[in-house]
Amino acid sequence: MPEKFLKPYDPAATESRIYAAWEESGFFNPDECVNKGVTRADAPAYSIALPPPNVTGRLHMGHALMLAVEDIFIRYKRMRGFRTIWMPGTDHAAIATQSVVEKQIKKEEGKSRHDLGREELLKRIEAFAAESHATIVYQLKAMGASLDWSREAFTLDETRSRAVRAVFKRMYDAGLIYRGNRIVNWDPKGQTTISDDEIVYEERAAKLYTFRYSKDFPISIATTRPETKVGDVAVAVHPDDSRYEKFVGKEYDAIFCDVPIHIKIVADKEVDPDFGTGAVGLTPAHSHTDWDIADRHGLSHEVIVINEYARMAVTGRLADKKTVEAREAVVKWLGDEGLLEKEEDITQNVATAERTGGIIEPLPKLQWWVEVNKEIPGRGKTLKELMIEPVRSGAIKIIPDYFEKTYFHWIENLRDWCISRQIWYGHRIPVWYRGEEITVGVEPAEDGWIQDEDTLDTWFSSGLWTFSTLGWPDDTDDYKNYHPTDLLETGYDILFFWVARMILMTEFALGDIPFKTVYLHGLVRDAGGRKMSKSLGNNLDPLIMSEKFGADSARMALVVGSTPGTDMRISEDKIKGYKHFANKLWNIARFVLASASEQKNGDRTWASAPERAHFSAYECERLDKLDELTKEITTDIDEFRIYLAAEKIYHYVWHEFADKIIEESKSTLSGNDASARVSRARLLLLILDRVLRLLHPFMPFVTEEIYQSMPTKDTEFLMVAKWPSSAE
RNA sequence: GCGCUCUUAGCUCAGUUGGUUAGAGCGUACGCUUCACACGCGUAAGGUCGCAGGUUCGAUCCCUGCAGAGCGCACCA
Repeated sequence: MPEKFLKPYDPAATESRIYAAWEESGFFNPDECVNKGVTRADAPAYSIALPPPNVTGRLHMGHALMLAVEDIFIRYKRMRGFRTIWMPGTDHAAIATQSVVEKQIKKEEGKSRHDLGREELLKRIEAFAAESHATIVYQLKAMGASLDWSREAFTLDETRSRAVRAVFKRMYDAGLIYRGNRIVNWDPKGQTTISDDEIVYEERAAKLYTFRYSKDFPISIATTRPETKVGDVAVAVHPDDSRYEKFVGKEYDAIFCDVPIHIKIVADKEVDPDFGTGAVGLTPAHSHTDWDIADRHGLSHEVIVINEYARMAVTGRLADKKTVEAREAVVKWLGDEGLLEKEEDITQNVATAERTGGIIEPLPKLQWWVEVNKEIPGRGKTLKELMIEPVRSGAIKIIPDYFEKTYFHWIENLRDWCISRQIWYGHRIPVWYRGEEITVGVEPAEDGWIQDEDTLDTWFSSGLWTFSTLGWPDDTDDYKNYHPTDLLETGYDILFFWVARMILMTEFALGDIPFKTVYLHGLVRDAGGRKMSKSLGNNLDPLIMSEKFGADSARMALVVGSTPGTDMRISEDKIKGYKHFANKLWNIARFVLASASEQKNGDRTWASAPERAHFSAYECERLDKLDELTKEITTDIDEFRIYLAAEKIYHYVWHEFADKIIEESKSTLSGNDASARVSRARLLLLILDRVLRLLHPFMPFVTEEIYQSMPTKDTEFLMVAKWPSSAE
């Protein structure tokens, strides 16, 4: 027995050494596995694209969970003989990354992005991204992730950029990408548009003001944003509202807070007669619903009263005031003029930008859009339909399945996707202008063309991830071998952001699914059930956890009993518990290996699997039970119940193998019957060997370290050893 | 408004197509330096499976209603 077993298991001293050895072996790469004969060249493929972490800093516990789950499937499939590939990469994360760096520069140097200029800012962001990237790669390795580093990708690198340009061009040519002047979600803080999904609604206290535009205006209206009323072009009422019937169609002029306005009364069924006065002042340029109503009645969108800095773009007393100040000024004016009728406290959902926290200011802007309700030429279907079909048909299976309903519900409400952003970090929109001419896809060779200033929504490039990582649009072997991918594993919180976009993009570009199964894990919360966040200071750093207790322990703590789609709680104590388990296994190995070497008697073949006939009835029964467990665990993993599989193997190791089988074997092992002693030692060795294999996907390091000392060792590494089957 | 989920031991959660005494981890109490392991071993306490009906020979599991908690989407003038 090697001396290392005389001391307690020390993950810190073991894990980095083991990972380096795995990396050195080349077995993370399926091609190498085939070359070295551990995988058959004609074996079926199994692929996962790692959800690329944002290059905004460090990995958190949610990432650790993601890595644990994916590595379990990858290691399991690899052991089962599949040509297994797990593609690593990172995401440039456009707005997220740029806003982190901008904040940093503002804080340290007091400069804005415009002080630096496009080129300099990009340099700074790239330096930051490179630093984050190095940290992230280090963390991925520390968690034991068996990623194929030879295939690492970045959403903004050359190959991925070509994929982006190719898909953009195809969508443009198909008429699905258009440039349109429409109302957008403008983030005044980030100085960019954002998509509907990047909005977070926050509940806030607000005041609802009831007033008239002027003394002789016949209808009172209610609003929480009086400052926008200088941009009103109409008042809408419900068509069946008898109170206002007689005014519909009439037009009025007024001077509202120094601004001349012209108001038409229209009837529209969108209006709720029971809210406020039942009459709505329409501000088409600064409200999504007003914009739509204005469309239906041929009203102007042109009256813009708020600018990109959330200041008033009018003359008079409101000129250049911030919207909040303007609101006070308007309310004061209304009071002075005797027009204010009521002031009520209400709670309101305020739209804020997910990344910057800025309050969204709806504005009309010329932007690029993906049209989701238009029939695709030659396909006879819309993008929406392309998103629904593979999930409805079962070609893509979502786990847990109830998220399919959420998915469909979201798609039903989906509107056109605004894909242009007024930031600098990201894929520049592949469109060039020269006067009235437009070129899309590739930069024209002649002089005089100017590229669009904007960049693409980061989800446009991550939507291509399953195939852009495989070298598409080139006709690569990887693409042919590994697409569609088998599993997409991610948190349910980005089902819409990412999973839906991947289905959209892949169905459009390839006419195929991006993945067969979507496994959605829950959110990782602290011991008190709170979301982990910097401001609360309740973050558990996965790197610190794995240094303290071992990556194996962190992985087990994250996986055992955590069902897909359900949030989980994690604490240091829980992780510590599995460190104890790793040590328990270590001591089991110590005992078994010591017994084995005592009984060995110079027979070199004794450790190989012997016939059942050589075992006692008791021993055969133990082997039968182990076969049963093997079968159960195999089925559980195949059916995505890894939380159960992990718990079962844990329970078996501690409470069956250690507590019962080893305890019950002690008298035999120290008894006088030599052949019984040998038989029992072999049994223990066989069980340990089996347990190491079954546990390896979950706790790769400690199992590999023990395996290296096993007389039953039949491959260079446990990571490419054969998964046990009960049929043997 | 539309939709989804959850409610099981003090805490956190499992419970694999309804079937004999409902499980785990942590925690608690008591006892063990027993020659693999104190990162351990042994023993014990602890649940009318949210409530009310229904289906069934039989329900924690299926159906309906109610109550409480959480979440998504839309709206919020």
